[in-house]
Amino acid sequence: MKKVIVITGPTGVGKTKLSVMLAKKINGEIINADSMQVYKGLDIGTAKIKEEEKMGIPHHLFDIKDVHDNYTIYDYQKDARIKIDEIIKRDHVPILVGGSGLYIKAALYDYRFNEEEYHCEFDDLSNEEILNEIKKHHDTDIHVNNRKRLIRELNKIKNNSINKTNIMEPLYDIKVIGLTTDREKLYNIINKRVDIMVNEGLLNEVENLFNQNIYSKAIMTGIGYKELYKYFNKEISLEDSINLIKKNSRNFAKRQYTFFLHQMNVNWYHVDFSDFNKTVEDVYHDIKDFLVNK
RNA sequence: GGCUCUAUAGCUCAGUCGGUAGAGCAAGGGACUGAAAAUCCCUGUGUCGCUGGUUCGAUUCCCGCUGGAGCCA
Repeated sequence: MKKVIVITGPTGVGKTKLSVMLAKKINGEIINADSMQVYKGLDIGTAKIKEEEKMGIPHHLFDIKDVHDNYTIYDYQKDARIKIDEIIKRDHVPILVGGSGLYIKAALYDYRFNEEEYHCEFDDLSNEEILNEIKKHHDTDIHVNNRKRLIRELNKIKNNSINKTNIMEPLYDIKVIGLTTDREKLYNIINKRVDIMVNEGLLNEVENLFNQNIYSKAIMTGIGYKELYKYFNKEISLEDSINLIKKNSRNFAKRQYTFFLHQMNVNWYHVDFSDFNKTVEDVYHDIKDFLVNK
């Protein structure tokens, strides 16, 4: 079975750093597993790896889309699987790196999407009506207020698409490395990191996009972008905007944990910030065995 | 130094005509199959500053103390 290594964890723990150091040791190539880093031009705000930090390691699925494009989990599943196969053919080790848990799950597990086009044509129906419509076909635990899910579900019924499968098998032999640290420490890192981003020119990056009048999906959902847009739009002060970025990043990290803890089988490693090499060695030690075993 | 106000959740504050308390924000927990950095759901975490008094019972009333704010000197 094809072996794939995954490095994941909440935003800010050092996934990128670990990935490069590990790739060096095991002849690895890195595949992005971050829903925002696929976009060109979203660099500082997404904490994308810089060219000089790549240390010669091949990096895939970064900067593959324009900010205007709508890249989805469906696209990612296909792209990531292609990259994995290519890397294995080269006799290298594919390493998925990123914090988008569902992207990772969709790429590595037997997650099936419907090939048909996806329609959104229930704008005139209320949530209540959509829910009732769904219930005519089958029971659902989707909450009335979750309009996105409701529309999605009704679309599936109309498209006669397959229902969700409960049993999911991984398509590869996977080892999921999760980097973690104390909640309080993590929040401090996140807060500090936002300040660093601002110092590194986040405002310029976002103002540029704002001045081009770009209101794409990536911009309107990406943390760091949507909040600064409010500032450039004169809805809130710069200080409020930055604090909002920090808060949204913290909340996001928490949601990431919930997903990793309940939806994935993760081997957790506490990051040693005073001696990062030690963390790398710990992970490497376990990875070695994993790669050797048939 | 004198007078007045104030002390309640992590923060800003409300409240109890005496029966151990609640809002906003922050925070915590959870869900997740084509927007996932998204979209939703659930939850109040408290020596009511400290000490004594009155009372069956005090966070609430009273004395004192301490911290904070203001006014007058």
